[in-house]
Amino acid sequence: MPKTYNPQEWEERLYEWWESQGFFHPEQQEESGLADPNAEPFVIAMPPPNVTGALHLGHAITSSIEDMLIRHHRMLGQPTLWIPGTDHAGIATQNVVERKLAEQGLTRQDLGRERFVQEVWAWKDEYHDRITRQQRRMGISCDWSRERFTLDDGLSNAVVEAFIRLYEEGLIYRGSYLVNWCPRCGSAISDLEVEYEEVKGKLYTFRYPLKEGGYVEVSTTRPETILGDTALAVHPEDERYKHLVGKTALVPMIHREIPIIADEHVDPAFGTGVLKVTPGHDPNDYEIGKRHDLPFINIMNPDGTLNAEAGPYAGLDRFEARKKLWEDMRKAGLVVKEEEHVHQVGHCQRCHTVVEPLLSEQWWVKTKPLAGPAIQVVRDGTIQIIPRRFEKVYFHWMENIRDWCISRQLWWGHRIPIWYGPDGTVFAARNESEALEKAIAHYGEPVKLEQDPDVLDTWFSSGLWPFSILGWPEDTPDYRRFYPTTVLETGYDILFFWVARMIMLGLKMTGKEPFRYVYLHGLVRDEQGRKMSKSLGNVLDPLDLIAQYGADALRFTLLTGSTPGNDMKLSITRVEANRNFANKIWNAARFVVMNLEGRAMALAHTEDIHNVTYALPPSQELTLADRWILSRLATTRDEVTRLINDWQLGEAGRHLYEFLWNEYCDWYIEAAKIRLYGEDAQAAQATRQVLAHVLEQSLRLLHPYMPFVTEAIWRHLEAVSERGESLMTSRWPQEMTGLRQEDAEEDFGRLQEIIRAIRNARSEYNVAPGRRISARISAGEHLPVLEANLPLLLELARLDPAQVTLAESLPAPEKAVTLTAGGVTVYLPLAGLVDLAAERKRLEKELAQLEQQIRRSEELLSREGFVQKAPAQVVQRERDKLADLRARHQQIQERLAAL
RNA sequence: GGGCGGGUAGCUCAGCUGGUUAGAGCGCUUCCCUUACAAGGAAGAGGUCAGGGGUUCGAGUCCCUUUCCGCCCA
Repeated sequence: MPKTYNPQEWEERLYEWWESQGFFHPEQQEESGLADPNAEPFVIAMPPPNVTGALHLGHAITSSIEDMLIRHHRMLGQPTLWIPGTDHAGIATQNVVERKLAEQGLTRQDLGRERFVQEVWAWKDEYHDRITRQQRRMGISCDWSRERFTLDDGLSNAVVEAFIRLYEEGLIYRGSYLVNWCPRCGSAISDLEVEYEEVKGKLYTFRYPLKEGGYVEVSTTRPETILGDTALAVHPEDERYKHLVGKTALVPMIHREIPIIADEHVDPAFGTGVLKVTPGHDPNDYEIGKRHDLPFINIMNPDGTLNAEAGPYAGLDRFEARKKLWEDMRKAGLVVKEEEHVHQVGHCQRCHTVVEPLLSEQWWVKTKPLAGPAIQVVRDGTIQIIPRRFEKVYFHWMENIRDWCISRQLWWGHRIPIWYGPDGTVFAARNESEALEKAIAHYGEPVKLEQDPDVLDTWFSSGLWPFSILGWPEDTPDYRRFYPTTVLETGYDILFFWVARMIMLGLKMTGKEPFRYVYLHGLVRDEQGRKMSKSLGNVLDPLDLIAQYGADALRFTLLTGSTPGNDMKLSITRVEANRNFANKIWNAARFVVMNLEGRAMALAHTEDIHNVTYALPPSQELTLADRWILSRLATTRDEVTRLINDWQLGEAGRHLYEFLWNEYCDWYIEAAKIRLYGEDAQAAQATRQVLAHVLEQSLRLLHPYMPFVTEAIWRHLEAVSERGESLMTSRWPQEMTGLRQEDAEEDFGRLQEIIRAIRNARSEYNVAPGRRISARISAGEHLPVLEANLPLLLELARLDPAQVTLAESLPAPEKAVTLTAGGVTVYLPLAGLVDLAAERKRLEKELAQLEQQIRRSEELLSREGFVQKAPAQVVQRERDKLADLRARHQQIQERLAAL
């Protein structure tokens, strides 16, 4: 094995091998005996990335978490299915292709619908390939044979079926209402697709002429909408304006007569207290218009220019019209003032154009009847949202849900399955011939039908994703077997867009919840906490990071760097540290492999190709260090398993990091060297077995986090890899109750403490690292443990075997450093180095610290409530601690007295 | 305006049933190229857990409150 782990050398190769072996398919898992066909399958529907462009770190975190879960459950022996796919992403994709055309001076109209859609398909093919290549580089073990795209035939069928069913139930309707209109996209968008931002604008105050002469002052932030006013409104209780109610005003510049009305909605404190009412261009005014039966005037064209209703301003862009009208009003003496004014302005999520409320005929989903059951399944725990707090957000949104505008004036997407007869009769049908049949039935003769030109909101098709990808509405074997899915994992930013809609549509269409758990991760931000965006130029490309540090390092960083639902600032130094971690375990493995070379290793569980491992030596051959690391392995296995089950993926990963680095590498390998290089061949072999066993089991635990380096190492464990299938299809380690040994952890901990104390003293006295020193150890009751582990003590503390005295009780030497640690006293003569004055000072400092701790401990134990109310275990621990502190205190006091 | 999250070492973050002396990575100091690893090893410095109040035998952790930052909804 090379000295340094090189991810580049392994990652793509291993991925190809896994894929070619069919490990990602549940069928293979069952055939090979890994998965129990009767076990409940573990299923994830991958959130389909948009085919707009390259993947970013948000996708990388999705990949990391889902793959980790999938690998873990696969190892648990559940048939595991992860279905990948991509989303056609209607507006987003149409926009990028339009931008590309614009570079050649073309518009989509130049190409026509058919050719334009062809262009988008070409784009889709290119980016789809790019995206899936990137995902493979992340190492994701999804079932590519079941990959889907939202515009596939099967999924399109699902979309049509869902539409027709909802339509026939009256849950989809067509109607002309105020919608959010993006003049640039030329389409309606849903409420969710509007992003409100604070904008520094102006509040324009002007004189509204009254028919009978005179004026009333009115304020607005959008003067151009004056042209669409159909009333003025005041609050009914507003004494200032009571006399005006029922009078008539004249729209400035175009002199249309409009009534002055009273409405509770008017805020007397805002502006002048008189509200101009534009029902065709403002949601609140729309409501007022409906209440008072006002005319609805639409002054705007779909492209944001004004139409004939705007009289002299027709043809001008809305913002130009604003300026020109205001100037004209100024000339006419109607302007009172302009003030700076900060207000919320809606922008198109996809192109950031200012959105215009516009009257328009669109298709809608009646959401209230769908929301009820969707609330219920979360409330009763059928679906569990992780972290829990997002349930509140979900409920709030669901309980206040508004109808969903699902038609889009685009070309890229699922065409609405509606045909119109010559007289406008509507035929909803699964395809054109069915529509024709219906038309013939209606008219009694064949007629020419026109299909609705619009397409459906992308989220309508994504809302069907967990079941449409499994074959719904057909009753396919996959649908029967794998639906409902298990976990839906995604970013919290699309809780409403996607998750909520899947729950509503899933329940409605299939009668079942589409998944049992919703795991929401946070957003990945840059090191300063800013959202990554192209315009800021702070986007980190996952592929660059993988190329530099390896996929494992990136995955581990994303998995351990945050907790569910919390945003994460990605720091490169952390990725680097995790790259180092991969290298560290590679080197630990290198050490093990070198020591295994040419040795016949005893194996366990050879009858199961998914569970072959190194056998453990009989317990009488185990040293304290062996028993300790095995106990730590058992504990770590339990902790990691518990944490993963509790969705604390990051914490589980950190446990593995610490176990492998700080325990296995830093202590066990060092301890193992002693027996490995010793005289006793049997002892050396026992050590090899333990070394290899712990490594092999740890690799299994770490594999879901770092699949590549662990699999690469496993392949070097010849005895195991020759008989086993692969690490990725190895079984998750079982509980190892017999290996958990409190006393071993305690005794070894004692040794560690003693060794650390000696090392510390060496360092303080600047003893050369290689130099062997003498020591006198007064071990008390711990003498047997120290005697049994003397070689370890000698080696790790660099003591001189010829100059070490170990006894139950020893007198202190004249000149020596005194250490109290692990319940024993260690005297280091350190010939020539010990300055008695300095030593006295050091001991006095320690004494003071001990006294402080003793006081704290005594105070705690003397409190009435503590002994009575605290758990016995906690009290006992405190008493032991105090006894130890007092013993150390006494030893140091005696030593000081002797000096 | 309503809701949510966050404020822990110089920086980035853990710390999820309240219980040893509050942890990690990076950075910093000292020493070491010791046959797994310098992408490393050993030792160390560094924290009033945002402020205040409360509950409790015991609070970084639970409750109230103030403040600052961020997000979502209206």
